[in-house]
Amino acid sequence: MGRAPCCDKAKVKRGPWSPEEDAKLKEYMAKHGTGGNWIALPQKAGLKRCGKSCRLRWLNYLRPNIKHGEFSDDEDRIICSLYANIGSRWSIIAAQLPGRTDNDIKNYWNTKLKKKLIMGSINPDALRKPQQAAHFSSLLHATSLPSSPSTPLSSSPSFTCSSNSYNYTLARSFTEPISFSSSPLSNNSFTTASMLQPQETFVGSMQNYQVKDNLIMFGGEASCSSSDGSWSNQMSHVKEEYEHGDGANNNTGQVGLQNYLHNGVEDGQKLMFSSGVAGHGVLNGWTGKPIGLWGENPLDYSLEEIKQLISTSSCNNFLFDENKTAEKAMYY
DNA sequence: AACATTAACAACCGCCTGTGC
DNA sequence: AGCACAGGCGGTTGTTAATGT
Repeated sequence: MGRAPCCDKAKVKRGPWSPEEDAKLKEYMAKHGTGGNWIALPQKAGLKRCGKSCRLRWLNYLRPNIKHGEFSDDEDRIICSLYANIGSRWSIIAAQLPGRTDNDIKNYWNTKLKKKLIMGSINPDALRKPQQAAHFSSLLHATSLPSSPSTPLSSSPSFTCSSNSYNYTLARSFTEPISFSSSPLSNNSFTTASMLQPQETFVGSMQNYQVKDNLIMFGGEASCSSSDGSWSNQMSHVKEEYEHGDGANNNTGQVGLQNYLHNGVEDGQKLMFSSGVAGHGVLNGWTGKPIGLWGENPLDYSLEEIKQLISTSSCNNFLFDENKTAEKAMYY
């Protein structure tokens, strides 16, 4: 016996939404919000629709600040880059594209972007790291991050990026992965000062880290723009570390999180730092488990590799694919 | 003009997960 | 601990408009 349906399909309307239904839902949402219960909403709003259908209509179409229409080249690049890194996790990808919904991106990928890539109408150079990223990469390698005397890193960090996202992969056994700032200027924030030159200090909001699957996301507006805000409900062990941390220290949260980063990162878990809105030239960084001995070579997915990914659709998340890693390491 | 095909995207489906009891 | 439920998510299907034959 299967799961009971969420509503009586004989009694609910299906198919495209009429302008009248849209107006009703909009009006109800403006006045009452979801009230924390989508299932009960249609009845209250006077709609003969399934609650799930209302939720979808709202999130994908009626919600304010939804961006419709053509995707920009920057958005293309972000989608390609993220797809190459994390696969078809559309909600995560959508979180990096303010105003876009996961459904929108998924449709765009399936109908246009995939073809664009295969047809070669996307400039391969667009998927490679830009000059700024190269500079950032060199800073990472030049600074003391990997050279903590107490615990050597098990491998060199790797680095990759698209036009405005930076993927930085650290070894597991680091002792100074991130320098948490104790300055009053950076209340509730952290910096990666040990990685960057002062003028490039990377500050992220400590209030905005979010946990999902094997990803821990820190960041500003971009990471808060998930199509439905669901991540905000998914704070777990990291949040706890942040909130309780080391009681003897004023910078409780920072120390707690630092401890977590030192000790608690599990296999396959990655950290994502975002300091602003994707698509506006901001800095994102990924840290996580070692994925190989890259040395000074960037882990950078080329057009050909993304094409290959598309053609082998079973390969959904090749960032974590050890074989792929080894293959690349050998290649470099 | 009529029909077939393709593209685009809205909507649905069913599984999974988190939460409250 | 176990269950039920609501909501989230990704895959898939349905619908419509545009284009080709």
